[in-house]
Amino acid sequence: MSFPKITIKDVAKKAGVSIATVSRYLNNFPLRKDNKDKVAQAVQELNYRPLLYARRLAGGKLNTFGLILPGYEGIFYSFYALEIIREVAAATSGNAIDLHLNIFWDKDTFQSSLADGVILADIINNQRQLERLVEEAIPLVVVNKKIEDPEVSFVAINNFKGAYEAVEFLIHHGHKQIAHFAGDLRVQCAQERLDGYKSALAKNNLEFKEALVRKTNFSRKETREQLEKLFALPQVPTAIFCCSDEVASEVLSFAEEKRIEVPKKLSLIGFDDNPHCLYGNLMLTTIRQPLKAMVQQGVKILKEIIDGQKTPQRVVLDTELIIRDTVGFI
Amino acid sequence: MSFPKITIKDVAKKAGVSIATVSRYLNNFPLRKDNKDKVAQAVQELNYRPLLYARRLAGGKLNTFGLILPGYEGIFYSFYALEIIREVAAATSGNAIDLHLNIFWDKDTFQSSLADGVILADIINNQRQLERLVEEAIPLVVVNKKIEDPEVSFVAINNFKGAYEAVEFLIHHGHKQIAHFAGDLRVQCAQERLDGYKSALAKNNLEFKEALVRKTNFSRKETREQLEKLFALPQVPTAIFCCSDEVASEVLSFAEEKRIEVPKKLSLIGFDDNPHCLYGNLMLTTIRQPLKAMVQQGVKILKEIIDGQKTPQRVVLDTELIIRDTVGFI
DNA sequence: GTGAAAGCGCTAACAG
DNA sequence: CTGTTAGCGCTTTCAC
Repeated sequence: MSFPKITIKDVAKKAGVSIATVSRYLNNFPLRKDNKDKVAQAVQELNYRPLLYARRLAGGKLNTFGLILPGYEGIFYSFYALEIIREVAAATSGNAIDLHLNIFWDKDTFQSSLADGVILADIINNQRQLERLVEEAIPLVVVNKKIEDPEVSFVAINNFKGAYEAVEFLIHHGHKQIAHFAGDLRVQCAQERLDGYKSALAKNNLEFKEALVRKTNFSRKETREQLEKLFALPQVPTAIFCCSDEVASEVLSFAEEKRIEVPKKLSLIGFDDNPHCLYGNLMLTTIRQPLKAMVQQGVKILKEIIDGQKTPQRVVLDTELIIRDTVGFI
Repeated sequence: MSFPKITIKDVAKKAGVSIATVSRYLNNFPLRKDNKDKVAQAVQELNYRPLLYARRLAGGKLNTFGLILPGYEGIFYSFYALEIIREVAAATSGNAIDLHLNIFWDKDTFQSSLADGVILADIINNQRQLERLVEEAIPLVVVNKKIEDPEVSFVAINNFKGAYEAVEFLIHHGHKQIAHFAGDLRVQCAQERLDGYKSALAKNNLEFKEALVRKTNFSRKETREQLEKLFALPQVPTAIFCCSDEVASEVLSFAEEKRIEVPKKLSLIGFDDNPHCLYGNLMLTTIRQPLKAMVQQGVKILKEIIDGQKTPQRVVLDTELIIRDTVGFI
């Protein structure tokens, strides 16, 4: 602000070279050793930092990625959102890349000119935004959602398979009355987990019962409400496959309150491998989803796209069943 | 990328006016109606969006705020961090301002040139960064921490008073053995809450006992560990004042498991008024901290600073005791 | 290897 | 009110 901001000119003058030479130094072009040293020293002494937007205007990079999160109600109540932000921040800062965060509430306010590329963390109600960005031909990668229509790169999780394995694991322990606490079904991963649940039942000739599927929207509160209803039913399930560890964790508290023994009377599998949920005397059996790997891959792909490698890549990562304390034979 | 990006020139040509007129239109300067309409239409048809960095270079604004979060271990496990991000995002997007997110891990990587101003959410280990930004004279405001030394604007919470009131509330209910589950004491708010606790005890002639103060670092896991230890003591407290609702919530589960009746045998006060912790049959009595108001004020102040009003403002907001189910007489 | 100079897209005087 | 023009700070030809 109105500060005598030092520019590339000042550095050039101080080092006794042209601004072009300084620019080359900044961009790691080969320089004669003595010049290089002089410039380095001048930069140091003046504590010079190039203005990124000027650089960008002249054809350089901003070294900034955009991160767009769909701001649907609930995303902020999730382990997931922060995890994504953290991992993206970690993955980018390791590459000296800054992050431009944009939350899609209802209007598309993302300024693509402020980023070299964009990471979209799931697409919930911002499909049109995605299309706009594709149209603008800005490098982008979608994370945590498989996208069919615009042909874009994405890195997603095989939620279906993860859920399938979880439920089959329960079945192999002799369970026949298996409930599913589902998430917000407008979110792809929640839908896929439900599908995996259904599919595992079908493959194992178990009847699908509507009453055993409960919508929690990933929230503890709604989980609690559903628990009260579910356990008021004549026939109570012997196992519950939950859409998230937080939901499973709430089931665990409920069970402890009601003195329902886990895993003797009730088996439980979560989803996420959320470290917050690892407390108490029982460790949750769960499906680990490789969020970190997903984000890292996404960032890597985005960098490749920006650097000119343009084939859209579609990656689906597998989950892993983590066996701990909450599943037993019946 | 390498797309025939449309510029202000294209718009000018299409509208049959000069680029200056287009610029004026974009910046809401008075224009003759017919010209205004022509430009508006051209902008519309070409789907033109100005390049923010070019605008900025020419003296305009980026309409972007920086948000710096100190990346100490634990910040990502907190309700707090997401709440701050969400509120900042909400407060800025309401003003058509974008957010440049930077997490301070160990190096100062924040590019001040990519923002018109900066919001620093607490200062944990980035005091030097704060000093650098002050030196660069970039508009900034610190949120959730009272800063003495560089004379900067801040908006903070009166944690001391909040804690004091909580503990006094317990004392007025007849409690004499009051424990405190403290947070990470390197964080100012945790220290202030501890101080408030101590002060309330002292003012009411109650002895301060080291053994009744337990460090949880705001984590459920450590809370659980401390609970085991605390309740193994010969004399058990009749009330616990917790540094956060999450910690209090964990105490609640513990109590339910151990069949310690709340609030009959154990009274409990949290801190935050965290909606995630409102489930189960008991509603937590807590200290509400106005995070939203804090962030909104911070954004407002930052805007004023950017617009030239330069007196540093120091604001401390009061908390509010929310009386619900978890405190009883003894 | 290096310097001079053009120009990225926009805003802000300055005349008219 | 509007058009002309001079930069903003940087990268990138193009000569040397």
